[in-house]
Amino acid sequence: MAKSAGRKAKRRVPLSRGRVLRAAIAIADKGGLGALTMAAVGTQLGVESMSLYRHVRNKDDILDGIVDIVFGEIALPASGAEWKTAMRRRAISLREVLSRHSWAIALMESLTRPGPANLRHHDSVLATLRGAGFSSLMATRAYNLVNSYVYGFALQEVSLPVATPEDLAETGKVMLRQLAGEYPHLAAVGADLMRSGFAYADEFEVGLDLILDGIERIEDKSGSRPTT
Amino acid sequence: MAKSAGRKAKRRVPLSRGRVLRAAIAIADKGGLGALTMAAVGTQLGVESMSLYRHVRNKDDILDGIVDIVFGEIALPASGAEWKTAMRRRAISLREVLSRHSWAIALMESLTRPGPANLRHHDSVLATLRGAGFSSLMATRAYNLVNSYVYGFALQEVSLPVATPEDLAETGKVMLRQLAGEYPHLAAVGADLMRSGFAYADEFEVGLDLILDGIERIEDKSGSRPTT
DNA sequence: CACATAAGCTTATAGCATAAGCTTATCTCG
DNA sequence: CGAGATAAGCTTATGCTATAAGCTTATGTG
Repeated sequence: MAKSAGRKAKRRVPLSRGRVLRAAIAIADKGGLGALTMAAVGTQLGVESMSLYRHVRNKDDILDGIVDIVFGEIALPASGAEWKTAMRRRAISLREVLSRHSWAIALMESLTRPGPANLRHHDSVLATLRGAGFSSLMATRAYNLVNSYVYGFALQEVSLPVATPEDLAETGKVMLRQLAGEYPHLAAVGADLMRSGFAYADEFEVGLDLILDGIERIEDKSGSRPTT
Repeated sequence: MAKSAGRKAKRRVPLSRGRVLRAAIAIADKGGLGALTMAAVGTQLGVESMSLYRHVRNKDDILDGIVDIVFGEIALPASGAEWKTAMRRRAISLREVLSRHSWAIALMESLTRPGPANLRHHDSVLATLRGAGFSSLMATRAYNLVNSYVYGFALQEVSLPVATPEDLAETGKVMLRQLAGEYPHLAAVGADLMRSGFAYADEFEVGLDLILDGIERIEDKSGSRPTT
């Protein structure tokens, strides 16, 4: 009965920072940030909460870590592509990622120290824009404008209970009767939207294209090259 | 020594929901959401934390309450004004309010049940847009687009440590040396921005006007009336 | 001035992050 | 093979957090 390698079931897979972070993401995806406790992460990994501290500094370290993993999931703009297409794809990917991990939006706020995936992402986007002839100022503007829109859209999407027509119908029916008196315009618009099967989620690309067109217009005017 | 009215100092001002909420806002403004505990609110009011429960249901009730107060601080669009001016002013006001109470951004997310100030605000904005000839769909799009931008901008503003040129300079100097190797485009853009005294905060209106112009263009094309 | 009731307080509990120190598993070298 | 070293995980304890339950004090009214 040697204590060597062949002991099967007893052999436990060691923890690691990566395993801890992945478990944390799974928990947050399922139950939101509120469910993300050290104890829960421990349980998920079959381990006591205190054991986690061998692999992460503290809970903030976990939060920083999972935000950076989320950043890593955002598709980087393909290096050869035309800027507008590239930015469009990236924005759509960012939005998908944020809706897959909706807790991440709340964490952005506290993200004063960007992680490596975040920095790499910035670098790649700025490279695309500069490569397309944007000045540093214009590239920054374009990047920030699109980001603001995507973050804000995602933020509203999780907070509104009206993302899909079904939600809207559900919420609406109950509310509209009560609201019609005090908030007539809100009630009227709500009723119109319900009638036409409005889907909040589908509006994302409408706004995105409006913004991208606006950027294009300014960029053309400021002229990377005179005429042609 | 009657116990009637004239006793001065001993006479304590009774608590109230309003006093509790105002104290909570003061605490959050000063120390962020993390500082907002029942004990802290109690201390602020010279009272034990448990006494607060006579006036608010629980902490969530406080959070809902302070978010709605914040909504109440946003300037409603003036009823007579042209839609673009009105929306512009409202967006600027919203942004001011969010930067005054930056903790509110994080609370939006959980705001499934809008309070009265929130609803009144929606109603007023939609009234302005419908009054300007926007369809329900277009009004909703315009409103959401602007809101997404403002929320997203505010979210980034609190998270970035580079709101003012001074911040940028401070953060930048330390970072750029380290970053230049791994993230050359980011470093280069950062350096350019520093040189030109870039102020993130000043970019808000640039993006806002781009969005408002875009909305105007779509609205003109879809045509509230044929020619003229 | 006695009682009703509103306002605030005390005590107790359960969940949270985490410091300090202990135990057990695993590896390395003789 | 086996003893010491080290990595990995566990136990215990502390000080916050929200909040339930019940008690005490202040205020006002007949």
